[in-house]
Amino acid sequence: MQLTPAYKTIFKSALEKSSLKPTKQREHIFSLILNKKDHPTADEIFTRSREKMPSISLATVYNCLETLVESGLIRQVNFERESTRYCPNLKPHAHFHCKKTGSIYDVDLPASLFDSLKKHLPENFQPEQIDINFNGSIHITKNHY
Amino acid sequence: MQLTPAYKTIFKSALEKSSLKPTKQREHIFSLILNKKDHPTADEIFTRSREKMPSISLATVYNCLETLVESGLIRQVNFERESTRYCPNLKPHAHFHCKKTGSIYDVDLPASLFDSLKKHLPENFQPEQIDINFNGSIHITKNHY
DNA sequence: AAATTAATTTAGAATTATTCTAATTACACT
DNA sequence: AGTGTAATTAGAATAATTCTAAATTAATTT
Repeated sequence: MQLTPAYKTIFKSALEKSSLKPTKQREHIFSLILNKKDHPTADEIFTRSREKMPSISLATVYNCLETLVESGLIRQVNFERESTRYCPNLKPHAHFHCKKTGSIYDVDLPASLFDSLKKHLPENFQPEQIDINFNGSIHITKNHY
Repeated sequence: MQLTPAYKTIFKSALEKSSLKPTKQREHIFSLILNKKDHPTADEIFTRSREKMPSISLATVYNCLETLVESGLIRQVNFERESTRYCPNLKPHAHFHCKKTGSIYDVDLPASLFDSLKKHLPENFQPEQIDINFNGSIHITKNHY
């Protein structure tokens, strides 16, 4: 659970751009999210982070997640009223939420699709973020013998 | 704050399809949402509904909203961690959330756009609902003299 | 029409994710 | 080393929603 040198640089400069400090806790949480790309909740991140950093507090986890989101290193994902989840994938993509299993999948989308979405906004509407969430279920594909 | 006869029919048959009863409370709440298309929260609906129906309880408002959503008469809209909002617009559309004013706007979208979104899903992913949320701000359009 | 049953409403308690508060700690800079 | 600022921490507070159990309403059967 270590950041690669490349990510360490990204991490530091992203935080410093917002004049935030690259602390142990922030780095630890960032590396956890990067290394297990499964959209964890704050509470799951709290549990995982205590394995290597037993003294970390839940408030700190929330604080760190907030700063990581602010500085653009991770994204938030919200489904209905469930706990907020966090995602290190910064490419343009949507999320699919399976209501049977509760799991969340990234769905890559071409940037052009986001562009055509934006074209439907009135001129003076300036979007900063576009969230696209699919809700549904995942079927077993039929086998063809 | 009365349902037109046409809507009354829609209301009744939608509920009966899920074997739910078209009660006074459900009808009252449905008519409130239909008549003021401003994406109110449960609490706002609670306040408004008490004007004409002072004995209604907050739990009932939540219950009614749930049944109305279930039976497809209204839609839920969620923005980040804010209170759930409710929307009577059943046409294909997205939502724009202005982070300055907090207001929410419907953004009509062609059904074809939803279709092309679906094309990016793996075959066995079956979406039941697609939520598209823009977050941003609304600018004053420059005046041209 | 009275009795029975099932669904709905109601008030208030409980839950849960998140935010807030105030005290402590860590770190950069003189 | 001493000062100042930001970050972390534990625990309390908040707020939206859900749950629970009792009361009411409506529908159905006798």
